[in-house]
Amino acid sequence: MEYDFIKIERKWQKFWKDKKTFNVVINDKLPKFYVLDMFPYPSGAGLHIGHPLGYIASDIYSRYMRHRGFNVLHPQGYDSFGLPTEQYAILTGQHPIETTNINVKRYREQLDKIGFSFDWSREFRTSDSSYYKWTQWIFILLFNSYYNKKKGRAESIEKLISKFEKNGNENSDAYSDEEILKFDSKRWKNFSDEKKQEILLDYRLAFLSRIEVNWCEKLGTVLANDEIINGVSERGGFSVTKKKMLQWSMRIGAYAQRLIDGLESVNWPESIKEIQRNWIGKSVGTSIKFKVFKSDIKIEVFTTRPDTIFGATFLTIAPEYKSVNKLITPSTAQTALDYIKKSSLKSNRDRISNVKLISGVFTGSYALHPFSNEKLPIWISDYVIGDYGTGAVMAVPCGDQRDFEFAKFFKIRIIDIFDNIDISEKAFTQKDSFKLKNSSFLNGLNYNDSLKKVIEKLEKIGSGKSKINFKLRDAIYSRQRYWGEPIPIYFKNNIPYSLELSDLPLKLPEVKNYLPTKEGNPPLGNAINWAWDVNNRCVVNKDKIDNKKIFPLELNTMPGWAGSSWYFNRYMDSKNEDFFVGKKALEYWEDVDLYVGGSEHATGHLLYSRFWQKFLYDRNYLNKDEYAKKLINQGMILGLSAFIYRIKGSNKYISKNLIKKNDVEKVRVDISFVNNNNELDIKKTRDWMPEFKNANFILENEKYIVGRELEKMSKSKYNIISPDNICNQFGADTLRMYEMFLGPIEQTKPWNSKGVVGVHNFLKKFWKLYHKGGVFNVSKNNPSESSLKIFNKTIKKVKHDIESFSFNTCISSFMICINELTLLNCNSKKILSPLLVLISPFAPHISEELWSLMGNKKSISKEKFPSYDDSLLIENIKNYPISINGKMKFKKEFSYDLSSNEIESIILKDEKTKKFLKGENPKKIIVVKGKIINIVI
RNA sequence: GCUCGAGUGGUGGAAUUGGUAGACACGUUGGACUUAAAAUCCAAUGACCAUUGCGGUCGUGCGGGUUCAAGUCCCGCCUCGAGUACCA
Repeated sequence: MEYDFIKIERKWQKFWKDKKTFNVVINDKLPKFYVLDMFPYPSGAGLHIGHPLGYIASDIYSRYMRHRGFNVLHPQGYDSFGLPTEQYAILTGQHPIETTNINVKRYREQLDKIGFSFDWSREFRTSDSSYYKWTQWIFILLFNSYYNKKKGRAESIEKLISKFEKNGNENSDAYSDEEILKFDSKRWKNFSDEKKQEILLDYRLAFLSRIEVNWCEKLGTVLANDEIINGVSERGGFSVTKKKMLQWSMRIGAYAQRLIDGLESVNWPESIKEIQRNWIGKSVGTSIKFKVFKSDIKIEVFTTRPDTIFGATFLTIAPEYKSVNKLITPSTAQTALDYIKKSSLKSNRDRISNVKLISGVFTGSYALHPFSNEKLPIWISDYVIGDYGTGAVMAVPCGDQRDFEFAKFFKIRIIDIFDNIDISEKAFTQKDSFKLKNSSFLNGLNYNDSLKKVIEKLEKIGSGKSKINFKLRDAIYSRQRYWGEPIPIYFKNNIPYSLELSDLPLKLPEVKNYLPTKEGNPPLGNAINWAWDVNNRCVVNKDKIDNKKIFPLELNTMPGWAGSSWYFNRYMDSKNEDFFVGKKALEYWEDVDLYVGGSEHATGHLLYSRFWQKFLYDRNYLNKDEYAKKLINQGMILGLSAFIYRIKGSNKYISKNLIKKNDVEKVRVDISFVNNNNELDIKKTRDWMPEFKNANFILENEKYIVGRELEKMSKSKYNIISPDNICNQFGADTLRMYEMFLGPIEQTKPWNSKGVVGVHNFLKKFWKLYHKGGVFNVSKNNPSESSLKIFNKTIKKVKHDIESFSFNTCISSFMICINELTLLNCNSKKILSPLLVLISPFAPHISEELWSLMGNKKSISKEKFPSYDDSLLIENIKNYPISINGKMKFKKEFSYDLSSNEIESIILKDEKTKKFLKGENPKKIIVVKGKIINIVI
């Protein structure tokens, strides 16, 4: 009987669907287990072989945990808002909803084909208004919250208002930017409503401000720091410049410390934790205030090395520094302003590529050293970043390499403050092994002592204090795009006001054109019905805005990460219309036990979602302040791209080994035109694209040989391998097993379809084992002791390997087990039935089929995972042959004691050992895996 | 530059965490069955030497060290990958 996987897989996929096998409900009698995948973004290219890698792993774990008796929640949905869908809509004139529908349908078909055990009853898309209603609600909650530094948690903005009414903001515990208008309660009460709202914007966790943003002209939108890679946009690779714009942001900085601390409590890969820590970038230092000579301005700098303060010879401020204009003196104004203008036009990429270029300009002003009162020139340079620290630094050439180079370049004084250390060539940046000199009251002290002393002194004279700085910036939240959640805000006299829960969802309006408007407005500016009627609480035509109760609505939409920052909570109760997640569901499912997804989200989704979780926890809407106990990162699968070589300026393509000295450019071709020997099918290539139609292919040995390179799989690189082909040719079970067999789950690895056969053969062998007097004629005989041993060893190994996500070695164990059982001709039901349960997380279809053929009525998914018999696993030393390490040295040490009886019986059995011992009594026998490795006398 | 991770046969990768390195699979070679091919099954497969015998030597990027014992631990290098980018 043939292993007809197509028939089998269709049958069981239908069965699971009809019986709703994997739909779960709250069951207080069973322990819960929540397994989550990062939900996919349904792009037009469909799934390639790399996407399911993580899904297969999490599916194996889900099925395993079901066998272990857990109530497993394993949901799936779609992250469907975002740039690519919108770009596609602009190109084709289709509505993004249509393309999303088409893409989702295709994704679903592909996912179903692989036999995942998702609970589809909980499916949603982030672009469903029933879902983004709650994304908008969370935004409003953030808008109406501030961060209480003293309590270390977010609170309602109402509490802050009542504090202002009582005490003003003099001693406020609220998190905000440093330089803020100070007021007492009396003054607060006299402020106009609008002024009050303006002030509150400085405290709200979601706030509007005019700030410097990363502007991407080609995409027509601003981008967050994590959406920029190497100075260009992550999507499209377009250039990014700095621009001041009125933007919504999130005060994620308030949570910086807690985002670091929280990492201690979760079982996430150390690499992800490290990336997040670096991104948040905590640094402990001191802030020092410098008075400006003949001015009332003070410049505050942040430094981690206040101990070097007597080496400071100048200050440097960023070109964007807030009071830069007041520092520029008439004599330097022209060159300074030119410099500022020039640096504002630089793109991020230029800034990065010119790191080594020293540039700057003197302001004409001087700052006064807090201790010596010496005049220090104030310079402007773009090596200082405007939005880190205070945007100003005290420059200590002898202790910082950049300051050193800057001072040398502009011939600024360098003071040597390190005793017996040569600083003629470069700065001395170590924090140990030095004693200070030329440093007044710090002379002779080392790093730790001088640090303590200088901070003490600074505090005493009111010129400085300890401070902690973070690299993490506020997260910019506005996107000038159409295909995202509308921000539920309207404007009255340019002051933003939030809608209320009963107003939601604020649905995305119809627009004629998805491109930003001429005036630079986002596409929502094209909507006719996009104004807010305060009285009737509804969206109306914006022509009526002059009416005193009709106000414009926010035109920006939310960024891609908004919808994905809380979706894991929604799955617990996705159909709830009254709240974002019901109380009962939350109490039962609590949090995600296992989260599987790519590490590329380390500084994006995985950070933002932790922030929102903590925020919602603070506001008492959630019970946990970390949402995922364990995280596994699946690695990328690389594809082997194919290249042909065009001789520059011609229509000739030269075979790889003939290139030699020709000046060629590489052109990608679809890998389906290339065979295993790297020969190109020229006919297919000609038919593929017009540019190749009349091309001249220069052959070697009558063949065109392509070049090959490993790259990330993507549609634009024509190197995609679709899981569909593997499923059709070998079956889903083979695909599942092979992807797991490929190597450790976290590793980046190239796809190589040659090995598929091996796994497929294993499944065929597995199928055969059951039919060889197995399934249809199961013997009633007790299994032999050897087969029981093999079987129990396999259970133990499989259990261990699944729990440690070592799926590749787990499959090896299966293969050994099947090979050995085949050899032993084992056909005992006592072994074969539980073996199906054991293997079913990996190959669910074939297992179900054999299970039913063996006459079992229940679906295998409901069966218990077999337990192993410990007594069968213990290996008796005496039953094993003795071997002695030939390189054995007779020394005194011991590492394993045996009773004298045992030693005797071993020695008596073996001639060779006796020869080695020469009649002496061994003191120690080192035994490993039941075999003697070494004997010590 | 800084931070983290990794280097094991022709290939993907094992090694119970210090205990017989190379499991399992791919590939290759030989054999069986076939008129033939495919499929299937069997055997060999780290390198070198000895193969009329059981065998021997060297081997986990390089150089040292600790240990009865090192792929694994320590010190110093080299190479590759990931993250980050003037963070004061």
